[in-house]
Amino acid sequence: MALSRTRIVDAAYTTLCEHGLAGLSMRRLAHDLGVQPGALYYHVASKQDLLAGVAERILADSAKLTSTSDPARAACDLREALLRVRDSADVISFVHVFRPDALTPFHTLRELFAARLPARQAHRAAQTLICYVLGFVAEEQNYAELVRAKIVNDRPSDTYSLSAFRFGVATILRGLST
Amino acid sequence: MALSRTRIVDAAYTTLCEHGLAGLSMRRLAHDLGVQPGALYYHVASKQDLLAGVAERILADSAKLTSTSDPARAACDLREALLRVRDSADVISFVHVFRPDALTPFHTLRELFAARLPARQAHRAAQTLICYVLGFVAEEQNYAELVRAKIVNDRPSDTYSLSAFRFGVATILRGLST
DNA sequence: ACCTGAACACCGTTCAAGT
DNA sequence: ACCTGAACACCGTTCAAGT
Repeated sequence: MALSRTRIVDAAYTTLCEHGLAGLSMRRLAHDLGVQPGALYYHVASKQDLLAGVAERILADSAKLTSTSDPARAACDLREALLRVRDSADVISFVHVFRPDALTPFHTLRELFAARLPARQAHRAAQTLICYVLGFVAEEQNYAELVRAKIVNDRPSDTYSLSAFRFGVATILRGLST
Repeated sequence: MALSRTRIVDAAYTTLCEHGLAGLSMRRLAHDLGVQPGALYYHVASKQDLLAGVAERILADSAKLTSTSDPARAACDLREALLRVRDSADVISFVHVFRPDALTPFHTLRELFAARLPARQAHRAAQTLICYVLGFVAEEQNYAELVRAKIVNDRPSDTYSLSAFRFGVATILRGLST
């Protein structure tokens, strides 16, 4: 089968799930696709460009789920979508500044707040919630990577859990509605 | 002058400030110190170990400033300390899960909330605020790197500013005090 | 104890040349 | 148009050997 941007992004997505960001190299990707490293650059401008494609793919899954009008639920859905892919928060956090409008959940969230707040505040409300979600999940995933690498042993701490996550989401939403 | 862990951490700190995380390699560090790459590994276990040392150093500066009892001010101080060093949020976010107790500001913030909340909630309150701060500054710094690399041009957007940051901090603190 | 020299197994990216 | 082959300029880490 011929190479294409879509096929490369698909392969990168799979490799990210299975081996994490540290295991995702252009050379490995080329090898898995049975092609020379240089061939990738005919379809993809750079590794960063490729990661932008992967980020869109990760969030595309969550976009289907997040057809709710409850911001708390949207935040939890987003977290779940991120947790399905290793190191995804790092990837998304980068792409979010690179292409702020390409990532649908952020757009969705902003519109959700726009129903109850003036435009400027809705933007900031969405930004606050997103920074929290990405900050939380980034740490959660960093921790998971350390456990996987057995650098740290899996104390069943309550620090990174759904309820810990919800506490923050509830706090922010409470702060917004006052 | 003889090599030592402290000298290596100092050099790494300087290089991080000047060239960012992408420009911080063990080989470059060795070159700057006038030594062979292998020599570093006599004083430092790995690059991750070195970054942990750098993270402590970054936050040591902020610890001096953060002798306040106002959480909002503490959050702003922390952000300012982070903004002084390129890519510091990424470095800290990693070390925070690696050695959660080694980073004094988080400890300080938790004690600050403990004065007004039960222990469990104080812990979660501090975690919420910290995730937001790290999430916000991580994006802010990612954006700054993209501007520096001229991948994106510096639209004077209000997205990453002190007032945008404060909006989130105020929201979270309001949510906590209800 | 502390460092060198040299190697091992990798990276991202470019680009002439082939088909 | 699409890909190969080969190179360029790098990585982190290890380890025998020297001083």
